[in-house]
Amino acid sequence: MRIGELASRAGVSVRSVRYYEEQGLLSSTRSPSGQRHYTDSAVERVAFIQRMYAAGLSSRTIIELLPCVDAPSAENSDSALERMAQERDRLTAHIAELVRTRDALDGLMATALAYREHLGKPCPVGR
Amino acid sequence: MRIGELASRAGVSVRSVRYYEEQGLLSSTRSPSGQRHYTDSAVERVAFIQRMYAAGLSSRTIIELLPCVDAPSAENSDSALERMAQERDRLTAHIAELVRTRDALDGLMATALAYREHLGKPCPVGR
DNA sequence: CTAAAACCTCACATTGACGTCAGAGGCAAG
DNA sequence: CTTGCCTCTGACGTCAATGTGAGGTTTTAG
Repeated sequence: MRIGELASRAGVSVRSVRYYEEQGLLSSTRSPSGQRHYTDSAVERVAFIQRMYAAGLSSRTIIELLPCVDAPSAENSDSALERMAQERDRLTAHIAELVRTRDALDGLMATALAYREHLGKPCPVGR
Repeated sequence: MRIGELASRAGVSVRSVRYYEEQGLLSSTRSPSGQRHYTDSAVERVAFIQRMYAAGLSSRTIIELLPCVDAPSAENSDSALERMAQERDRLTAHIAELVRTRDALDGLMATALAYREHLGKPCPVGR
């Protein structure tokens, strides 16, 4: 398929697909006239990239993981595994922080609600 | 206290503190010569701002919450409550997504580990 | 064959939360 | 008084992912 179809299937912009290639996250074959062509697996690949972006990984970091995704071998899985473990830990910490923040937000909401009900004390800064 | 002390106590840069003021997130009294002075509560305030930033809220959004944090009243808590509920939901969704991504990362790691152990099949793109 | 739609490269613009630098003034200690 | 650190304003730089537009080629549909 060509770039437009890939983009719409994966739900991203054409610009993004070109950017991923520019960053070395995605490869394509070129027609004689220079147009990019992709196989179906590229859709999954783009989805994977999106997921990693959503997790807060940068292009740089995703690149480090790709050798293992593409062609796992004893050599590349060593460093990639380390990297993945590292990112996994970061994610876990991040998730915990977000949960704490959500709790803080809940606390603020509770205070505001209480205030609305019986015009109580000032709402302390969230903790 | 002056800006440098606030910044180091709150663990942010001086630049950030000025930026928060510029965005209307933080206020200061000024000495005759124009230097900013803060009370101890500013430290908590900065911590709160940081927490909200970490939760992915923008300055714009944090501003909408502040009236309720500063001086809760029936009028402002209405809109702020709505906003908080909205952000709370967004946070919940985001957390769920991150958990799914972490699971995907775990899957990749398991595959890579299995590969290392008995040189198995190719590692499929993460799902 | 022709017009529309999709594609190409190149390159500048955008957004947000800052970093950083310049040039000037403020303030406590020796 | 002066040395040195802190602060001020203002403005430009950064980074990452993507938007956007120019100017030109290719593919597709009628």
